[in-house]
Amino acid sequence: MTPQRELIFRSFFEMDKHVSVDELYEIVRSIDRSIGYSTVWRNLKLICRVGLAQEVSIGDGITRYDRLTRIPHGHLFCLGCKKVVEFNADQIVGVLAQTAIENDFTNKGFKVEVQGFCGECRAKGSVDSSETESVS
Amino acid sequence: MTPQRELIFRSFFEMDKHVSVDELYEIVRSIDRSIGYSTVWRNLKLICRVGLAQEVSIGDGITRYDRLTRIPHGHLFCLGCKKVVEFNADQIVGVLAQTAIENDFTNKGFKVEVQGFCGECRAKGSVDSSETESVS
DNA sequence: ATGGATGCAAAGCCTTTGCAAGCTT
DNA sequence: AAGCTTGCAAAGGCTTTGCATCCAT
Repeated sequence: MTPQRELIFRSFFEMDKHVSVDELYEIVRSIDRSIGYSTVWRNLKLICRVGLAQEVSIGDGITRYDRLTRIPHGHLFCLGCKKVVEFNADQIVGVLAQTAIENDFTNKGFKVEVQGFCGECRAKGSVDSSETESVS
Repeated sequence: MTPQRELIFRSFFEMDKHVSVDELYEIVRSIDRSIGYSTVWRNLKLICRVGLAQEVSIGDGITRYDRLTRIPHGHLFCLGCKKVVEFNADQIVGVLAQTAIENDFTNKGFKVEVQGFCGECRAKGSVDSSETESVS
């Protein structure tokens, strides 16, 4: 356990949002100027490998890291301000577990994401009405 | 409507799996040797823009395109062979719609994905037991 | 003729990796 | 001392874009 690692871990687990490597890099950088980008990247990967976080991609090419709690949750993703709101997914987990069994899959994890626009963005009018509704 | 576009569209909608740009490129290439990579890419983007498909990222850095049907579905993603099995998500959609409303979000689309190992991969023993279970 | 579509090649960008140097234990 | 961890820099690999050319209307 090096001081860099400790700083990265502490910073990551104090976040209340999903950070990208860049974001976390900037954060730890503001505390320890000498820390390297790859160190942040590698430690984030490490955290995932040991099961404390999970990579999430929302399609903008940037990988973000979602700290895993023991509480199953899904994500409401605002297409306007990119804000992510988590919601309890207890109800859905049951359905998914059942589905996995029916298809002879083991369930090692899941992702539930709803894309849309939050109230603020709708109020600000930053809603691209050309957005089409989609079901996946 | 150019012949290239027609070929790309036709090929894409005939697929029964999620293709990446490369995959579709190879497919149309086997029919029309002169077609360009960017043309495939741009047309796939176009299909998404008009709401007939959706980009999906499973975290391997490759963007795949999921043809949208009017039937809401989720994906069972095998971590072993990368196979994707779709399942009906009717039950879940209701819960998600409700959740969106509760959080003052408009629902413009969703993604439901379960990661695990399919029966075949478990039989073949290609299951990395170090995989940790995760909830998102 | 004319604006959009295509191909090729080059940029972009984020993610990974190679390596020598520096810590931990 | 021995092995893992860091930093820096370079390499990768997929996604985008610039542009001149071509084609559909």
